[in-house]
Amino acid sequence: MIRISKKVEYALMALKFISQSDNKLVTAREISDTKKIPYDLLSKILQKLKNENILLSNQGTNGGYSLNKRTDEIYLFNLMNMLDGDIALADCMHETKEKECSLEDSCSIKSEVAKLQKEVEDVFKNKTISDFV
Amino acid sequence: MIRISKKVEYALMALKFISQSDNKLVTAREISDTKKIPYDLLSKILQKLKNENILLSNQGTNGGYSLNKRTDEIYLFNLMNMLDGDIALADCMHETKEKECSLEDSCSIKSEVAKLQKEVEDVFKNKTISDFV
DNA sequence: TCAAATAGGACTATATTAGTCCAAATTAGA
DNA sequence: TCTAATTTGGACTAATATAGTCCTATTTGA
Repeated sequence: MIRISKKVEYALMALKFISQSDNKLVTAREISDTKKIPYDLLSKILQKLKNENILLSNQGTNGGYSLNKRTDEIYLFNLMNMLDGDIALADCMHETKEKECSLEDSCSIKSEVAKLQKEVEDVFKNKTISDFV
Repeated sequence: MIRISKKVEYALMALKFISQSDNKLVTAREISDTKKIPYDLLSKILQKLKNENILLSNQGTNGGYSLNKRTDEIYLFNLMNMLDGDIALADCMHETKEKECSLEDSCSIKSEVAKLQKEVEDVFKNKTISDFV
């Protein structure tokens, strides 16, 4: 199916929320409560975004998260790759071909699927968080 | 994740195969053998395509399938809808909103996701089987 | 030293996708 | 008219991916 995962959905909501909390640190709990996002799942997502340098974090009392990039520097395409792994319309389209396609020899549609993949990627490469704010 | 299902993948291969077998009826077994596609699954797909008037079928000995439309009249977008159900980047994007979104009230990204969905749909609406042949 | 917060591993549950099995109906041809 | 080739289609199982939970450790400000 063609869909955006919950992880990415939640990340978009969280990033938008943080971007609108001018410079104040925002806690996972705040976002979870306001946006009705499962706390533990959201925590994981925020941690990931921190590790990917999208967010800055402060531990401990009064801690929280803040943006480490401008909203127009955060591409949806990259978020999707970070959170869901690389986008591959078919198994043979993974960047690192960890999954060999058993149809390889008989497959007759690969090159066109590759084009398609590029076009879909372009849609996501042309969206940043600023489009959602 | 953003991916094309096996069903659609197999449908593309099968339709391409049939379109290249000039007018001769093609059996599910032939396609399955040549393209290494699980027979039962392929059968289901061909049946579906027949019910959707993409294919014509003849039962019995010497039976098989043939195209009921020109390749440039068969849109990838429609294939995907037939085989996988309607494309919805997020739950709230289903045409028939059978799945209510529990975040509805707190959701702040819906309108932008809708735009995104339209752009992705357009990619698939602009591809037909003739692009794969 | 306590409470608020992030960090992160391990696990479970749910949903989706892929694939299999079986029996029925149809039909051409021997 | 019998048989084999074929489509038809329901019911089921298996595999995989996604979503969500639980628990404990670490950091830090007051």
